[in-house]
Amino acid sequence: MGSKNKVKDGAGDEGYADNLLKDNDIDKKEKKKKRKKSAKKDVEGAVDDEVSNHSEQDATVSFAKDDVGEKKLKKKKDNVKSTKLDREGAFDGEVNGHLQEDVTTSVARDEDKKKKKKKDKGDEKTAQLALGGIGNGYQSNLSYVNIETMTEKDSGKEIKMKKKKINSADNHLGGCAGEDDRGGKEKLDETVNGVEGSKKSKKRKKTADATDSSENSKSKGRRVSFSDDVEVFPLPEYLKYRKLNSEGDTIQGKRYTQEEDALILQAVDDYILEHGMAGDGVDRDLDEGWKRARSLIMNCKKNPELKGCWKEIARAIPRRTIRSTYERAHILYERAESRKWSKEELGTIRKFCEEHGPKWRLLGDILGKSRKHVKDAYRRVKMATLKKGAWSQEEYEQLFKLVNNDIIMRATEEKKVKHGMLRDNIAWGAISDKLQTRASPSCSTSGTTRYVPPWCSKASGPAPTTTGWWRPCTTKTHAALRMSSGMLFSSTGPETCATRDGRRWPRTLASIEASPSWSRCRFSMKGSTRISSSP
DNA sequence: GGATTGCATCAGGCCATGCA
DNA sequence: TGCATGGCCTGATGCAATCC
Repeated sequence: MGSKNKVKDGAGDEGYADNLLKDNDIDKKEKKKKRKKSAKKDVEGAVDDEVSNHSEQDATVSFAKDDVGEKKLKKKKDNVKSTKLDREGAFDGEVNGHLQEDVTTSVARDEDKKKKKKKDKGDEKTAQLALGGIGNGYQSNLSYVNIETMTEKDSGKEIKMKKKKINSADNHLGGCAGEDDRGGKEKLDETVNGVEGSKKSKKRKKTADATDSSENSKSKGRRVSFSDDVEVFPLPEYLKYRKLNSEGDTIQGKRYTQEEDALILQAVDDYILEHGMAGDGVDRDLDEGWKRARSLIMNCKKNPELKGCWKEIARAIPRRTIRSTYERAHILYERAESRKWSKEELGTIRKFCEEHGPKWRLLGDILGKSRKHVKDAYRRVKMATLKKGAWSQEEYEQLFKLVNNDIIMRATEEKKVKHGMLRDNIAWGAISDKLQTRASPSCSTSGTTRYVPPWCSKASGPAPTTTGWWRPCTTKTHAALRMSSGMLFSSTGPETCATRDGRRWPRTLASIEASPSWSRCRFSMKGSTRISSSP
């Protein structure tokens, strides 16, 4: 598909385009093969590289912005009072423009921003307004969702859309991906012909019919579409900066490696040895003295003489906080050998909770499991009554409303966000409660994958963190929301996105423009405040 | 038939709060 | 102040459906 190629080119850019030019004389089949091969090879690396390196045209602008951003970040560290002003700058600093943004638009937008910045610098109040303005500028192009099961008829429409999209892509990208897009067009034509006259159509129809007939069956060709009713809401809340990690180098949000686990276990044993807490048992895992000593450390509060032991133990684990080390140690020592839950165990949990309430520590001791695992097992038990499988149209609509409302609420009032770990800064837990039929992970996944262009998920980049200042902009939803207001390219570019669905990124990327949401977002990127309605 | 995608599950990290 | 606990959210991955 042209889009696929374009994406890759956008990222892999010139090299790829050059190759295509060189291949001019090769017959189409060979060309196609080559492209396919090259695409596969390049998609992972090239896209990332390209996104980070950018096309040259964009580079001038975005790198300049990066510089500004970095400087501002430094300033921010030095001067907390200038936070509000820095917010804008830092966001710009995140900027790593986007391939698909045409240069003209980008430059124009940047100029506007510069002007705006200049203006804002003099007046903090203005800066605040500007932030609000950003929110208001987020003309949410998302509205209620209609799910269409694709039939042959529909696929015809989609083809039209694709053609339109590619034409628009030509205009959009200008010379940037011209050659490649031509390749894309060829491929599209093939696709069109292929679909229209395909022998497979019967098969597809059959499948589609089967899909239609069963509500529970998976959503074949299911597409999210948008109505003409567009609700506009600001999104200032998540623009808030989170505290920069004062510990700088500390690892947060990343799983413990086997090495780190080993370090913790070793550190605990070292502590026991140094303080003469155990006997001379040869086998530390079997020796009662060692077991007792470890147990004492795990319950150090009951043993005043062990006060501060975790401070000492945690010193052995670089880049982890005391708390983090402490919690990880508890998991390591308390988790059951068997990670699977039997029906009996789940039954026990349910019964226990009904009788005694959430005494996870006690229950964990009884079952020989970690309190956290017990707690989550109970959550799953509760979730078992919820629906599974394909989402209905009503559920999608309800979910979308709830997400919308959540954002609106956040925009209009200071909502207490305890953890700073809300996915996309949206309270999926609360939404799940309101929706009643789906668990929060399901809402979250469905919400972020269905209402958001897939390219926003990214495979590489810095490790995800829950406290990094950039985090609010690293997720798909945010990126999409920003994109819907034309702000995407001044926020985190894909190259700085954290991995959310990383393993699928190369594949996802390859199908970017096949996504209806993508086309809509692109449409809105061009400055429109409305989204085209479903075809 | 391999590739892609959606969904569900399991595991665990971080936070706020309570308590001694 | 340091530990203990519950709450909430994220990451990784397997399976099955669907696509190409």
